Amino acid sequence: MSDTALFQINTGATEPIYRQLIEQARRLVAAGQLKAGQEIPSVRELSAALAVHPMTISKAYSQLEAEGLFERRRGLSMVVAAQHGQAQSPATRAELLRPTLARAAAEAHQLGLPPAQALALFEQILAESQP
Amino acid sequence: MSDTALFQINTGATEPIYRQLIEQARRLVAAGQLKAGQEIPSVRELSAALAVHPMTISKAYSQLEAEGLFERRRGLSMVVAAQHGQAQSPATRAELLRPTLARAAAEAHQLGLPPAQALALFEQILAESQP
Amino acid sequence: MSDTALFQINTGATEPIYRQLIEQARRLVAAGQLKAGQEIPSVRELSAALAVHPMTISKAYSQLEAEGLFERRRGLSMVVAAQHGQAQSPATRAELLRPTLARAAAEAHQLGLPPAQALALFEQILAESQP
Amino acid sequence: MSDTALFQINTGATEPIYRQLIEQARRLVAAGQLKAGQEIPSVRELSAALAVHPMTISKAYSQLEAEGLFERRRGLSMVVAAQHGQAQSPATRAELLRPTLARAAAEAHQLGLPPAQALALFEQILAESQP
DNA sequence: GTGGTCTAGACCACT
DNA sequence: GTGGTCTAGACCACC
Repeated sequence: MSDTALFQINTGATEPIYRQLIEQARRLVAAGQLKAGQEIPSVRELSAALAVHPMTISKAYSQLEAEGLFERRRGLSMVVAAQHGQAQSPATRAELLRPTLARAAAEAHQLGLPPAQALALFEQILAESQP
Repeated sequence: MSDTALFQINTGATEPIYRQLIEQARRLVAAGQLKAGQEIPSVRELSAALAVHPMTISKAYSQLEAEGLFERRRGLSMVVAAQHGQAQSPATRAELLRPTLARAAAEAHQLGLPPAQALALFEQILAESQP
Repeated sequence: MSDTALFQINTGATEPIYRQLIEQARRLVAAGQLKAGQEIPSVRELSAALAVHPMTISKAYSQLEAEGLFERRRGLSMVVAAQHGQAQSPATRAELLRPTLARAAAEAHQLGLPPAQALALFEQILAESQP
Repeated sequence: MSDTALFQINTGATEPIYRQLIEQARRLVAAGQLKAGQEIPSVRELSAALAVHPMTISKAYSQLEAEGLFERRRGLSMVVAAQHGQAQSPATRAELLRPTLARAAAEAHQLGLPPAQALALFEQILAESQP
């Protein structure tokens, strides 16, 4: 059995579930929390754990397989790929964070908030969510 | 003629155009860049400026009218509502930025990035987008 | 000068202003409150009294003229037509009320309200609005 | 398959189709004819049954979802919401009938019809439409 | 199968 | 000129 707790979804969000899963998987692999060769939860397991339709899980896994992050093994559960599934350097991981922060910066600008204030708010939120 | 330049859309994004417009309008009003009583660009104007179908603009405007931010005037352009269309305090505006920053914080955590590094990246992005 | 107070509009309603005016005029003539040959308020007068665009008034008057209820006199204000502008019998006037009551009956049925209750509510509303 | 017969539209009326559907849905839910958790006809089903464009149906459903009466389930039919979709007491349902009756009362007054006559006409119409 | 989004374009209603 | 409504039809996303 694999650790289903690594994946969490928000059914209320507008973002589709399968995409939430894909992006989470990319980050977990980049951070080294999912290591090359490691088994990932089976479609059934994760489907039960998240109360999500199996086909939704399967769609996410298929796309991750297509981009080379996961590998399918006949008759066995999928594993993190050896080639593309390597933990990345901090600098590379930071790049994965850039799009969301760029969006936040654009919103701050439209809200007329000075950069210092936006930065202070981010610091506060990071501190809150840390422990 | 109203200032159509206030509104910008990203056709590549997954977020629907009409929703981009809605959220931009909320921020522009909160920041006081769209003032109570001010005329907003007509559906046809904005449609032409953004190269988007008029109905897409209309859908955004209708929803903003439903939430009380815009007011319809029969046969005339819509205006920012007097009641709900007031500029907000910096603290209130900062709250509108919170959801995106909270998402960024969650992603940073999943990427295993230390808060200091996430903060530094945000500072850099804010500086880049400023001028 | 004519009696502008006979006409009242509700700008908040979804029903267009010009149609509100037309239907009010029909009822006032049918009830004999506007008599054949009587002058009606000029477009300018009524426009000022109701704070409505003159063209809106004019549109209502033109349609009433087209259906023969009003007559235009060159250079003078319009008057209630001699032919079609006659007060009607109570039975005929009641017919003008039928569409709205039929709608109310349909709504009562969809709401699952027994006829007796709908009738009692109507009686109460009539009493309230009488004085 | 859901019961499309609950919804009926009048294409001749000036009231837009999507609004007719919205108001019917509110009444059906208030009357308990549409119960919390119950599936409503799919957009395509109702579109075919009423010979109306799917987008018109969709517009009504979206607005009902926005006011909390319907709930969307990703990829599945919409259902009546558990919270706001409760049947209402007769007194509350009667309140939904009040606006139309108030309009009828105002028209009766303008027609110079005595309340007793208006009431008698309503009673007759209710009896006609009952069976 | 479900609903969502967008386009193209017509027609109407209002001022 | 303004916005509103509807149709026809395409494509997408989700389950």
